[in-house]
Amino acid sequence: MITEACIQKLAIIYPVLRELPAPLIRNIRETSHTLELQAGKVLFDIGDDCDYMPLLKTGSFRVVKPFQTGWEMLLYRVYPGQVCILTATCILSAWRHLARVIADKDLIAVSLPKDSLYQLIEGSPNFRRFVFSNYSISLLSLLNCVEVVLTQPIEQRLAKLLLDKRRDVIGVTHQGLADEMETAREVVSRILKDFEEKGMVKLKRGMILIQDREGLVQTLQTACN
Amino acid sequence: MITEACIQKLAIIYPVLRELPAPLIRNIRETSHTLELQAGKVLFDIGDDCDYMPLLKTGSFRVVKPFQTGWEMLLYRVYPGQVCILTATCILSAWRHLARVIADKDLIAVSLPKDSLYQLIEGSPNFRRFVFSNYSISLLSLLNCVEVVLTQPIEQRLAKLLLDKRRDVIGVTHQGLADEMETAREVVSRILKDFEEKGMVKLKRGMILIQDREGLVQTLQTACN
DNA sequence: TTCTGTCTGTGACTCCAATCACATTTCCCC
DNA sequence: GGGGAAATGTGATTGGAGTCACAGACAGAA
Repeated sequence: MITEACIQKLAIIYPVLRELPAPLIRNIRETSHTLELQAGKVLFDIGDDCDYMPLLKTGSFRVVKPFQTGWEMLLYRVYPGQVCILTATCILSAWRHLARVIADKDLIAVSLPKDSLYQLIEGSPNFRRFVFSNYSISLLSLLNCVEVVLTQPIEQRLAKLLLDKRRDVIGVTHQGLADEMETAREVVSRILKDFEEKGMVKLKRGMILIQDREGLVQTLQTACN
Repeated sequence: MITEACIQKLAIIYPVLRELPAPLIRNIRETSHTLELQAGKVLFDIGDDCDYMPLLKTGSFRVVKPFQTGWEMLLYRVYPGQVCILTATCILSAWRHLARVIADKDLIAVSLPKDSLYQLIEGSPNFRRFVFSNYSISLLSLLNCVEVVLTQPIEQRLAKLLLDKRRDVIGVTHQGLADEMETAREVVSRILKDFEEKGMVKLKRGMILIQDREGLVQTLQTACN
């Protein structure tokens, strides 16, 4: 059970909710509850029953596929206004979860129980369209991730990672970056050093200063033959 | 426009069609047409408009993601009784196609125009469930493909490829296998030679004879530490 | 200040697979 | 049966990235 105000706020983030008939909205209100999770907490793991669908108010989560070798590949991230398509798929086809879903930052979400999701899908063409358009976005992102990991040399992936931070001062250790990219710290250190020699970044302990964003973009575009 | 008999046959392959209300079935009959394609023909390419959904009667097609580097990764295959989720997604969210769809073998399909697919999705809960369960299957296969390419050494991938042929006599050249695995012919030759020395296969020009299936399975299971 | 743990720099080495450069074999067609 | 294309065998080399080992450098606590 969540409050009317809560639903109102949620509908700002998920505009599709505004077009729902009153009974469906009531149903959401009565069956959902609020979910707060700290960064790093696991929402679903592989093989888990999917009994609810999180609708994000703040924060974000990432969906990863753990491999036998131990490391896990980032498939895509989900932000407020989006739904996690793997969770949706698992609920709607009554499978167990195929991936691991982890809170990226502390998050607040409304957790919609699976029966309510069924009813939304059954009852609202708009909601169905909303879910399907999420599929496109996530699948595209997923395919891109695969392409990047499979075809781009590490140097370019690192440049991209830095650019993606969209900040000129990045507080992160080499080890932190290495973890994000599932590689070794030494590899990151060496490439960063190289970037520094080319004047693209400046390195400080636990911190990277972007000096030449354009140069990094260049690095990205160098044909990986 | 397709015949009543054709729909009947299709409904054997896609049982979900049997549960559809009469008007929807009539709609399918009136708007669809038959599609015959030879092996290797492209149904959709990246960026193509998705204006129809193929429902397979015989044959199969594969869905691949071409990368900038030129090679293309197999995402999953679609067989009679299944739908291609990327095509479905693209139609339902009105995007252009995200991948390339290629006839694997000569195929016969019923091509359902996109408006009819909309109506099926809108009009039939069963059909919706059918599509969603296809999502699970294909996404699982897709994630497995990624895992295999990303984490398994080439030797194991080759062993798996041979086992997947499910035949004791495989008519294929080393180059052919190398193409399937996106690697170099020499690499395949060397590994095959190794397999032969271990008595698992016997090599002839243009042909591989499986001698010790169990041995190949062993190869697969060797921890890829 | 000194101590200690974290972070960073660097050379040497290993490994897998790709690539190069040929040699050799096999099969089919004439 | 001979010639030529296709298929296969093989050594040498290269290259990218992971691993190992260890040497500073720095920052905060005591």
